[in-house]
Amino acid sequence: MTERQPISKGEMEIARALWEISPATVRAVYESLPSNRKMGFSTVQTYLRRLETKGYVTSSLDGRVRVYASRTKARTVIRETVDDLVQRLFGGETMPLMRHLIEERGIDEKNLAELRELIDRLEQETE
Amino acid sequence: MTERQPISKGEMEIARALWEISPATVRAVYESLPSNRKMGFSTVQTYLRRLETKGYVTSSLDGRVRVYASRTKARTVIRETVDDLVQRLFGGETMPLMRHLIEERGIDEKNLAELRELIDRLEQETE
DNA sequence: CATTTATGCGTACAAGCGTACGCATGAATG
DNA sequence: CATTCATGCGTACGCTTGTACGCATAAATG
Repeated sequence: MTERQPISKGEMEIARALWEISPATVRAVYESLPSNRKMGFSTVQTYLRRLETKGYVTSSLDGRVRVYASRTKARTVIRETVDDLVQRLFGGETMPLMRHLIEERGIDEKNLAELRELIDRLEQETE
Repeated sequence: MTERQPISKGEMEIARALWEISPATVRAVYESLPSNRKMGFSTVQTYLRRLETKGYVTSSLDGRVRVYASRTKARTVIRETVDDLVQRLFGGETMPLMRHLIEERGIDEKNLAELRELIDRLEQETE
């Protein structure tokens, strides 16, 4: 059992940014943030530091610049996070969330097609 | 725009419990919690108090017992929470979460059927 | 070389969170 | 009636979170 401390919401954004470009320096992560969600450079620094303390990322000094790299797979963090959410908000049931996503968030035609495919594939496996 | 303070994870569990049985006393909420997730009576009390401060629930004294009732609709809280999660963990895209749910969390046949139906209905409306 | 710029690292700090205790008081029980 | 039980309400407390500043130092620039 890998006992990691839970990741916080803010840390999550940084973890996600890092997954996309890992390995990366603080600045690279900072600059990869969507322009509408700019937090300070030092804030990003702190988050990365904390992510390392919690075991989600590793880092090493390359010369005098610290380079961070993901250590926990995105899939794992996503699973833990979503499981927790589903537990707390839906009592552990997946379908209500599914319904919510389909009914309340826009899904365009292309994605509808993909969804259909996913379901088909799942049905194959189930049987 | 109703500017509510964000709900915390713990508060969410209690809010959810209350939606199921609102209006209800602290004890009723406390006892409605799943047996595997028992937090102290006074903890529930504190959460309800905070939920009221934040505007998610109301309460009134019935004799000397306080009765709490939901004030914000489940749908609203769910939307806000899920939107936030999707933003932080998937950069705002719904499909990755959808994929995750379908692939990583078990969906049984009955729900598969429902899912199919939901998609069909959505397709109707889209066109 | 002197100055500006970028970075690491230590530290800060208020607000929020999770969890709960203690006291006063009113209700129930023997 | 005396004792036990339940509840409201105030308060607490260490931990986490979000956000960041300041200093020292190394790199780049004029």
